[in-house]
Amino acid sequence: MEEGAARLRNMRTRLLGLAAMHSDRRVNEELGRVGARKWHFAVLATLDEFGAASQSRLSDLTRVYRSDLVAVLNELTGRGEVERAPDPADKRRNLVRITAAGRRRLRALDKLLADVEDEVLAPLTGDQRAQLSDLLTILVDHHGDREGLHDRTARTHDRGATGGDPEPR
Amino acid sequence: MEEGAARLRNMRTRLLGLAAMHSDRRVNEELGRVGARKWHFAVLATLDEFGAASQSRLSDLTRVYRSDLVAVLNELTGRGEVERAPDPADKRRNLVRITAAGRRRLRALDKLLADVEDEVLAPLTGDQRAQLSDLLTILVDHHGDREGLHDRTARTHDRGATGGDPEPR
DNA sequence: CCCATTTCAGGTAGACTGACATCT
DNA sequence: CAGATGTCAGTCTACCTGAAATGG
Repeated sequence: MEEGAARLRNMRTRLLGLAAMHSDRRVNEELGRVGARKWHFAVLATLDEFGAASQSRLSDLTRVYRSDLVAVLNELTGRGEVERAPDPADKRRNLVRITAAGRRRLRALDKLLADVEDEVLAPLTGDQRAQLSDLLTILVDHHGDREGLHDRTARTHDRGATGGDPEPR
Repeated sequence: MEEGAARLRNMRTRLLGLAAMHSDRRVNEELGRVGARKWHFAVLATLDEFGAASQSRLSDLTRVYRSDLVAVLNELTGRGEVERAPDPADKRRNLVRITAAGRRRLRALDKLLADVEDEVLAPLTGDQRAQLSDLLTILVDHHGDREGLHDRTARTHDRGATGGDPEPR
């Protein structure tokens, strides 16, 4: 397939989009093969690191919309990979925590995603991968938080959650 | 908004996705402000550089699906920015060409997109922008063509188009 | 009363598939 | 006949908005 106009080829916003599309496609393909999706991994990884969290905080940490998170949690609880229970300290909230099965699942997905990443970055040397990480990190840190996600103007969280918090790190 | 788990932050496939999402959002916002979308620009830029082309070839060059291209061309012809006429040499084809109004439009979008790109890449130095371009170009060239886009296995085009082809480059 | 939280009901755009009629 | 081309009709997913119900 012929490659397009120079004006298009050199647009960095387009390059970004094309590279991300390919990367995303591969990630989704491989996750789909084992019946998972990106958000499943994001939620499990976040709960594993942060301990129990309310859905609102999970939404912030994973960048999944609160409304969409509901369905993701339904699926994960259906498989017994997370538990969702009302927070006794604040009855508006649910406390979500990862289960043992969830941790096993997480390790499997972790491996799988490392492989995909390796395949996607195959044409880059180790140094180049580090460069790419640095550059992308600068970009996402810059526009950073307070991006789309709800309207919330400079939120502060009160670190809720009575239960969890293993390794406060 | 708190930033998430280390496992997530350091996933390069996720960094790519987040950076691209922000870039795309800004591009679409600004294009939307003047009633355009990404594909409009892609089509106009391609026609400007390559001269008249069939829809099938346009699809290859812009990576817009043949089926979706139909609607884009309907909009552009509605505005008089491109013309679509049957190819006398091959009656299956339409020959699409850019009009004077289309070129004016293209120049305006060009300027607008350069500004957006500049804003998106603001936190990077000139050297870093060049690095990023290089790295991303390696990535998209590698998985490169023959990506999703239809099923076509290794197509070859017969450079159709009786009319156009200014500056054969 | 105002605000936070979970949930549901939607809306849009883009990637993608399949089928069909027409023509080579 | 196989294959290319333009078109239409859909699916599916991610992103995003709004509002209702409950509780602080």
